Amino acid sequence: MRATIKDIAEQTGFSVTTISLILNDKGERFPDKTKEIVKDAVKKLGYRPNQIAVSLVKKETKTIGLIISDIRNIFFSNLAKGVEDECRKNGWNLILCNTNDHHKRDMEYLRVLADKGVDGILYAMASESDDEKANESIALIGSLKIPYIMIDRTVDGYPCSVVKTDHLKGGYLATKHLIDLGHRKIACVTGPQYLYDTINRLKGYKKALSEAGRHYDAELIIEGKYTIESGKEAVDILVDKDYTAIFAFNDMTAYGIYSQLKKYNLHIPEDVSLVGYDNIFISELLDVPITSINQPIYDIGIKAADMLIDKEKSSEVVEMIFEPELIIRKSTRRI
Amino acid sequence: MRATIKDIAEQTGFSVTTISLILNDKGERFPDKTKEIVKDAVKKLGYRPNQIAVSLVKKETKTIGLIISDIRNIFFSNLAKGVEDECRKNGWNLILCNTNDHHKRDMEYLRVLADKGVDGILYAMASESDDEKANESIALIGSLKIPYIMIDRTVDGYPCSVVKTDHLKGGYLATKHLIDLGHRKIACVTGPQYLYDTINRLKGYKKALSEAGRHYDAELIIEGKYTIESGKEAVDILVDKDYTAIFAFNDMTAYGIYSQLKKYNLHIPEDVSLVGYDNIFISELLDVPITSINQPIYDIGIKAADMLIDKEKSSEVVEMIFEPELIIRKSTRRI
DNA sequence: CTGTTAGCGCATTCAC
DNA sequence: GTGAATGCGCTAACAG
Repeated sequence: MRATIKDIAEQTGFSVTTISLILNDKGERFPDKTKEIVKDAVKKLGYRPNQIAVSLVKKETKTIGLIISDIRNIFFSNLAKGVEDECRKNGWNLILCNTNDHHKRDMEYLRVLADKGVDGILYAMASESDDEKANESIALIGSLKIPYIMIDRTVDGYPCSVVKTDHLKGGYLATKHLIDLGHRKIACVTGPQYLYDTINRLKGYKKALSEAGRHYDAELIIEGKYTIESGKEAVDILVDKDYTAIFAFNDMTAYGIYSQLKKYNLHIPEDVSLVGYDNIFISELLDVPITSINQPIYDIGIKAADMLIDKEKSSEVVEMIFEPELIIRKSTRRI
Repeated sequence: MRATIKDIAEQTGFSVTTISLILNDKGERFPDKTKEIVKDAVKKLGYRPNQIAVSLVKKETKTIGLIISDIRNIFFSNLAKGVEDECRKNGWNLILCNTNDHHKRDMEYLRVLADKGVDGILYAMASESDDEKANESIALIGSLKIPYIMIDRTVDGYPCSVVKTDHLKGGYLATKHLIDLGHRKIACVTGPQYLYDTINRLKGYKKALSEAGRHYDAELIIEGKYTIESGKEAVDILVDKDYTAIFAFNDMTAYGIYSQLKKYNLHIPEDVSLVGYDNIFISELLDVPITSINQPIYDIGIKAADMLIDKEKSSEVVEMIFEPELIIRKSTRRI
């Protein structure tokens, strides 16, 4: 059996209180001799405090819960790595929760994390959540009285901390890049149109166009699903349309486009320029490396965890915005 | 504040025991009326048991700790997803620990997980661990008295449960495939040669060659690092060697090879056939989709978690071997 | 049928 | 300087 503080007390002849005080660095008053005896016994028995008992009395677990849709998504695994690295640095731990984008699981995990007494929650809301569901989630997480930070998406009217990348700017940068290269007929393949990030990237897209004195062409805006498959389908839809460039709202979609264009014998960038979003490392590997918008996800994870761990910070409501960055590769060219 | 069982007791006028019994389905003896009153109060106050307190008395947390090197590695994120899915199915949770392959962090996380009272540990040992360090890790995890399962790598002389893929067979399948296509001069780019999986894939490589009546050529065995960069370097080393095919011991290495061969104006599969390992989804996306060895990682995660969660199973020492599978694509051809 | 008692392992207040 | 007493929130013998 694992040694308890009681074992140390018996072993040394001191009381449990003495042991506890000394081990928690509140034992200035004890003579060095006593401390030494206690510490020797601790080492000898390999004693380590039972953190469950500590948590029960201190009401803190030094644990963060991370709610995301799917850790296999490269965006989230980068985020999780950042969060976990920062946790480890501070002696905290991370509980990982995958919801597969189901609102019901969001709700369940929020409750479970509260039951487990986590000290902070990092919450990337399920993308299936419409306004009503989003409100329900936010109401629940707010009622938990646990510091939390939203990832990327929030709900109007609920002041809460959030870390996000500036999707509008990202959409703008991508589109502006194409415009600067002389493109005028720029198609885009979005994610699900109810998604916060899609909505804002689309705004950025339109803003860049209007700055260039052009109106967007609804025919060239294809709603995708952030999947390879939906990228392929978009190319099929665009086949008889007039365009010279495509802005894919994420890299997976771009890969689908990339692959399907080949089927139509269209070359990148000679026939079509292509910009992706997320800057997944694969984009660099393809035969025609894809220009993409980079989001500093790992850093976001670090920052978010830091805010949750630092008590001062986690009490204030802040909005952290990370700047997206255009990474130019070979898939875009001047026309 | 969160409602406690005491609040329910006061609210209903019953004792804490009664509430506890009823909520834990040990209250057959109570009249329906009592149960109803209790359950109504529970609902009204939104009471949920504090799992920290429950854990303290029951000595179980329904939590699994997963120790891996880096969640950004696709192999591990797939594994983690499997583990977490199975956890959720059973009302368990997952604590994620990234060690960046540092033995010291292995040791620290093992202790921390024990402090947190996890009921099971899934342990993919740091690859930097030499025999001595591996022994140290195993000795520690064994002393914890917590059910655990090793991922892929174990230590001779310590009987413990392990889930692994048959790396020897994987190496064999890849090499045999190339031999069957008529290749005779088959280079391979391994991972670090002290790694368990590299050692066994190499055995498989040699076995296939010897079955074909050929001896391996030491000049064609390049030690890589399982990275894109080391794949590129391998091509540089191989440039003046005589070979018609390359077996890369993982897909990342294969991507490096893929990219670097282009620099030498060598075409896949016309000039060089290429086989990878891991079957990362990217392999399917490249202009020449890469033939690769698939490992059912997600399923391994499911199975491992299942064994840990099921008390019966976690007491016995078993070795679960998952079969690798050759996925033939366009990067290999008959000569 | 229901309540009392004890205890899980630890931190903390207050006496001595 | 040190220890006894109390309690965190809950479960589980044991009484009655």
